[in-house]
Amino acid sequence: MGYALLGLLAREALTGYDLTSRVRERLGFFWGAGHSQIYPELAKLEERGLVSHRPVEQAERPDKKVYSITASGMQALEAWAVSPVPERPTRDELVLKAYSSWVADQDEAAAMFREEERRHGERLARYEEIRGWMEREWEEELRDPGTPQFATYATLRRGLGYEREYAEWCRWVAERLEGSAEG
Amino acid sequence: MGYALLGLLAREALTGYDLTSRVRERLGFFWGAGHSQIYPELAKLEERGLVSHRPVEQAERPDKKVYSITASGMQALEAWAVSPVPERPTRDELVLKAYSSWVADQDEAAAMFREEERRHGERLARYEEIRGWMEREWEEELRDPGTPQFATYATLRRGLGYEREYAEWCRWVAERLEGSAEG
DNA sequence: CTACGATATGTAAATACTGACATATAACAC
DNA sequence: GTGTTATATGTCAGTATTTACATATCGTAG
Repeated sequence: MGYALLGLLAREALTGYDLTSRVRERLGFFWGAGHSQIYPELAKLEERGLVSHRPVEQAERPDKKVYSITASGMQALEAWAVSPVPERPTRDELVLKAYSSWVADQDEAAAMFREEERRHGERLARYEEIRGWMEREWEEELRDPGTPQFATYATLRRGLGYEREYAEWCRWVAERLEGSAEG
Repeated sequence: MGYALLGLLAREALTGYDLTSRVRERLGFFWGAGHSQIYPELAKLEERGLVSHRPVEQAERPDKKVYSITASGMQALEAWAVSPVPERPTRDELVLKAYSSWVADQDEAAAMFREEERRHGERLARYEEIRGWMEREWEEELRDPGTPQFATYATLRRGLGYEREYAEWCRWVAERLEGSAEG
């Protein structure tokens, strides 16, 4: 959905290139898209009048297009933000692997779950750092849920809870696979 | 991925119709696919020699095709089950909405999060019931991580933790949106 | 002087996925 | 009688997504 892009453009005007990095860094833990998806999506949003762009010439670099959200785009975002989310299953390949772990080599399976535990633990640590920074830096803004800072913090809290729970589950599975006799 | 289908067929031989309902019921909380995806996928798996089917004629119903996993399919499943999962972002529309919640009407946003809290709480209750049933019924098998019962139980535990965490997060967001003055 | 990474924007091909279209029978409820 | 649900299998169109191709400049590290 292009609403991810609108959500970023509602905060600041950005180029397609900037949007690509923002999606990777900021929305990374709950959304993803490459630039090959973003540029066509921007064109579509512009066709629908939800964003507009202004060309910026640069001396020693390729010219760029700075996109801004329009009033109509802001309205669309407001409406979308409170519309009920369609029930869609969470695709998770690791859980699918857990479902078939009984056919596999148990040591190898255990190693895979340990590796995932480590990965999610790492992310958790990174999020905890960001959280500390936000709580110090945005102390005032976080008291008001009408600020973009609060919204960012809310998504971070989701990431925090998600990674913590995920890492714990991986540990639980790995422990059991390790404790078994069969290799 | 067709590995979801292989994972189900590794447990028992099934028709495309059965697979469709199994995917909905059993894999529902971490995978999803309609029958329009399953029938072509079965054909592809058969082409690659990972499954085979046997036609079964029925008197008063349309004939059916019962699919079984082949030895080669079982090998592929074993290899896949311990191969590292590619890092792919978890797509979550509600978290995306939270990210843009600051532009929206706060009461409406709060109501949406309350509704989601209810939905995830409901699922959590359903999973808790299933968990109770499994722990009673499969007491012995759950001690051995080499059984399909253990694998099913492991995926259920993931669903349990996921829904509990999700519902709590929704409540946290809703509480803050409700506590604010602006409507 | 060569390779790589950051900046900057696109297209093309292939795969994956959703939703609608399409058909056929039997059982059961209203 | 009529409508719905369950059984049973498919296709098709459109959208979404990923991966690779394609180009161009500047700065920096080797």
